[in-house]
Amino acid sequence: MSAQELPLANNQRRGRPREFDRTNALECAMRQFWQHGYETLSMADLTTCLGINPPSLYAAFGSKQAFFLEAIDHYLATRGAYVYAVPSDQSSPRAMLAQLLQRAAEAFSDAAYPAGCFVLSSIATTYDSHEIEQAIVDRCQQRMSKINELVELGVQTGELPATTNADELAQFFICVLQGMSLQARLGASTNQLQAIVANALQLWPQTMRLR
Amino acid sequence: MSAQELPLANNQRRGRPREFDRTNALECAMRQFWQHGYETLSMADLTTCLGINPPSLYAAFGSKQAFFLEAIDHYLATRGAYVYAVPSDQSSPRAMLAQLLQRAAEAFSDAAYPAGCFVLSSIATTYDSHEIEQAIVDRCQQRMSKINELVELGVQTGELPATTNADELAQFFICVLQGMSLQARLGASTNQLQAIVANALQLWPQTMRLR
DNA sequence: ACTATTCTGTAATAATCACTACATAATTCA
DNA sequence: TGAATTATGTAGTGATTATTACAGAATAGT
Repeated sequence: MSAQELPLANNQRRGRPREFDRTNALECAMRQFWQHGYETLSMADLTTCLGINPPSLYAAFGSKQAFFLEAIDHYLATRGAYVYAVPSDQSSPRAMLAQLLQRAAEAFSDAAYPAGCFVLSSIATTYDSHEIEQAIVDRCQQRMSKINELVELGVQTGELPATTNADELAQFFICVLQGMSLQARLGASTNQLQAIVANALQLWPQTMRLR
Repeated sequence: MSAQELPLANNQRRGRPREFDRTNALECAMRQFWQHGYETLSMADLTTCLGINPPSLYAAFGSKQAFFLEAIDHYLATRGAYVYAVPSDQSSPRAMLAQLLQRAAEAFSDAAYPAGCFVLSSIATTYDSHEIEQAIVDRCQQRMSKINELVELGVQTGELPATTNADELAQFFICVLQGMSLQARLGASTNQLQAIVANALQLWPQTMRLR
């Protein structure tokens, strides 16, 4: 879809070769946007941070909007993929949801990265442009639909009673996940986030019967 | 503390009288900041929205930061006071928390105001200035401490078992409340938010015994 | 060597940012 | 009436915003 890069290898392309690593720049920009937010972070901040000049940045990424969205996609493909990865083994739906939430609790408070989830933090902020806001919301909802699938799967397998309102329960877990991301940004520790997860998971009891 | 206004009545003050209503302007600015966020909303937007010129605005409110903080305080004193008001009658701590959350569910999705909670949305965004960020976090934490009090009161009255970790449980409810504010901004209906509240409240069962 | 192509650095673009200098108008107090 | 005080409207301030024009440098293909 978004073919920013030609399919040719770098050493087979004509013209002067790029002097910086594109993926490196994307990783650095991701962290900067993640920490400071879209509106707060300026392109001047980025050029000084990356050590390259504006024309090089614009030639490689197009515009600030496109750069930000590519940084979001880079997050989803790397760090975000780890956070929300669900094992495809024979685990129960509840165990998969539990692992997802616990991974998030660890990742959101990982000092090696900015606190919280990049995508969830991004949808919490406001934007001048409406299209970029919609693009982020779309990516977020697609990502969160994984939780809907897990809850529905729990109902199908009988792990949750047939009377369960799957949409409502899924929305509850998504709500908690969003809150966790913000708690992390406010300084919550891994233990505190795990406690929130443990509390939330009580709404999906390990025993078959509810109430 | 912040004496922006002299204690004199308006018609007893010397000099040319102000031609706009200060409280009206504050109310309008609150809604604008609430909807668009601090960094996204410009002072030029505000002057055109209020129909007054920059010097009048700066003479009345000082700076953008001060204006925003005063808008936050205006929210806390008016709309926010309603949202988080807890009846001081003889209700049980659980009933008071339930009412707080249900009121929030209604208010966050009230079409008469921007969606979500102004303060909670504000702490979710990033700021250029560190001091304004801290000011908002302080106001938010002071506001949220009400939930801590209710949970601790529940433990004291025996409504919750003595083994309850009050801090953890309170942080869980705060997390849910924050998530609700964002869900509202993403378009969640009153019914959907009430369903989240109903789910969250299951962690504080109405019966005496847990589990 | 020559052309085409692509990147890099310098320096600038118009637009917008928060904010204000200044003269004038409208009020209170004497 | 006149002095003091405060608000208003016009028109600007310098700084910062995202973005780019342009000339030169470095590569590939011929």
